[in-house]
Amino acid sequence: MKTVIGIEDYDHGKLEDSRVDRSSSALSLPKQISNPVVYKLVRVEGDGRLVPATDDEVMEVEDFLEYENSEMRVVADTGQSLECISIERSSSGKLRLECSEGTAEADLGKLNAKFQYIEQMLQKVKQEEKLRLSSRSPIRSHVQIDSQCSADKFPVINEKDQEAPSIASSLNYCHSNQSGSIDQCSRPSEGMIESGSSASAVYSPLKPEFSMTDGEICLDKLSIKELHELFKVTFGRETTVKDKQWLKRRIAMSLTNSCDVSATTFTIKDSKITRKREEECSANVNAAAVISVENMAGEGDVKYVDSYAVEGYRDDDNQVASETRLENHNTEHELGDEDQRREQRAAKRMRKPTKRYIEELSENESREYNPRPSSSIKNTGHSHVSPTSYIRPARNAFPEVRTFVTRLDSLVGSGVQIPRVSRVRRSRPRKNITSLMKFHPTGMVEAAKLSNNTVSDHGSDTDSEIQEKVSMPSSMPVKIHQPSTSESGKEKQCPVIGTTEPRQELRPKKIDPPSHTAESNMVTVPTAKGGMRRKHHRAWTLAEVTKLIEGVSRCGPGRWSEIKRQSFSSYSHRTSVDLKDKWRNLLKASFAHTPADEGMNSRKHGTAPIPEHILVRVRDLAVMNSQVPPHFSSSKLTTGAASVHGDRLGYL
DNA sequence: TTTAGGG
DNA sequence: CCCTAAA
Repeated sequence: MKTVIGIEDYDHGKLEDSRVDRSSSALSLPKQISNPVVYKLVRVEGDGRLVPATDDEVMEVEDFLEYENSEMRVVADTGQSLECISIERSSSGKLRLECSEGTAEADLGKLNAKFQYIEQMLQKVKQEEKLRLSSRSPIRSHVQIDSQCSADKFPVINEKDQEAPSIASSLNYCHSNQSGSIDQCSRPSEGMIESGSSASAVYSPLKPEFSMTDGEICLDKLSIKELHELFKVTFGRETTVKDKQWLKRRIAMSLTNSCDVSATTFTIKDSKITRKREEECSANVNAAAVISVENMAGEGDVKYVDSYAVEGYRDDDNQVASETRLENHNTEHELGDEDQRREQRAAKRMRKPTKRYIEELSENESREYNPRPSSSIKNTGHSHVSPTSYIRPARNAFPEVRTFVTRLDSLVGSGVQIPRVSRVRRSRPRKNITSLMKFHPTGMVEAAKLSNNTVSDHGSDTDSEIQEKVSMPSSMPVKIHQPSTSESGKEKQCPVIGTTEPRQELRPKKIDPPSHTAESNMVTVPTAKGGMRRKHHRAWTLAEVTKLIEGVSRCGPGRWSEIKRQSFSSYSHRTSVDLKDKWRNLLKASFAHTPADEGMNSRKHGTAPIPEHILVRVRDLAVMNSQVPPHFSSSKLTTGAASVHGDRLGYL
């Protein structure tokens, strides 16, 4: 079956073009998902193979499943790709998994394997669960994870609710395209509800059912070895990590689809997930997903849903996070036994993933394109469930410059879109027009002219990256059928989310001094690499030059950063390098310039010449510091020619 | 990051 | 002004 995991990237609402692109790509999804999912029980061998379950095993599980009172929900084919897996935590503090999908009988690939394994796990803890049931408290917590827009779909799910073999828990991966104006993948025309209603509201109808059910997977109960196995099944690779906590977290995250988590309006505090208020949800444009948790009892807490993602979320998005935190606080009051505190402490300790872990994530990511044969045995198009992604919430000072935290890659053929670790380029930002122009209206036009394609593609660097990645599957061993829909080519994946790294200050942070009309002076010049680079030209004002000279006389030439700090701290532009450059020019000018040239130069350039006294001063300083411009001996004629780019010697 | 230089 | 190599 085709599993579509939609990852929302929050708030790209303003990037209209991108939305368009993405939405179009999203269109291809609906058709693929039209058949109910059928789960088959399998046993997962140690080596990762899937072995059909025996009748006995099935019986056993069925028993369990029934016990769990779980159900399979089938989503009508509304044209919306939707898949929901919700994770619920009952009072006993364990995870229940349930999978409801509205997809065809395609292959679940990894996802399937995961669930299957989960079922096994469920069995393992079955006994224990029963015991727990007898004494469990009526109070329970409820966790739901889904994407913001997915909320829209819940109603549908309910309507179409049917009994089907199901997995006994409610793991809700709500993959859906995003909804609402922010939505990148979906669009109104698809007939989906765009209300952006809060997930909790939608979900509420389901609550009664779930709340009373039990049967969760308790990762705590698993041994390291088991965790490893689970990890393996979940991520399709081995892990050598011995850290049990980490393993559990990874797995839990995977199950809860941390991508969604990070992108949501909820926040997790001390291993508690707190739901954001509905108002907040709908109002929060940045969050594309919502995890709602109703923590009604002290007993039920969500332990492993905690994730880096959340952490990152908090780190990066102060606004939302803080808001939520308050609420958390409230919730927190109701919970409060020793146990929890212990857990909280534990959670705190493992907050920040170590580098090693992060690297592992990346490693895993890269491997996804080389799925292991074993995992594809029973599936036509094996799809790897992405490892939990480490999401970095986007938050930018400037609305125009946003960071796309999530990334949605799809494996061609499998139709599976998976959340990915955001790849933040560590090196210099790419300099393609698109990215550079993107946020600069002035340049935009030019950029558009120069490269229509690129612009329309608009995903920015990352998108292109995705494109590259996705197109390469041609080299993959497995035959891939590209479910092409209306559109070809770019439809491959919902270029939805990309990670655009924060741009290095492409915008002045503050208003320039009155005399500058900076933006209007922006010019783009072609680059050797075919790229474009922006050339800002801000004429130096006499005042600036004076300050510069002062600074040089004070600190001496060469201490540009110091001078910058002292005299140009108020000028956001004018970097120390700029100072250095200017000084260089002043120097040249001061030596090359001859009073006799004044008249000529004025006419020639139409700019005010630098007052002689300034030049004299510069010259003096230069002499003092033994600075002699390279060719001060050259004739006056060289003056103009020698001038460096935007800065004519001797002129402001 | 900051400097120094080339372009 | 941009870009880089060095430090």
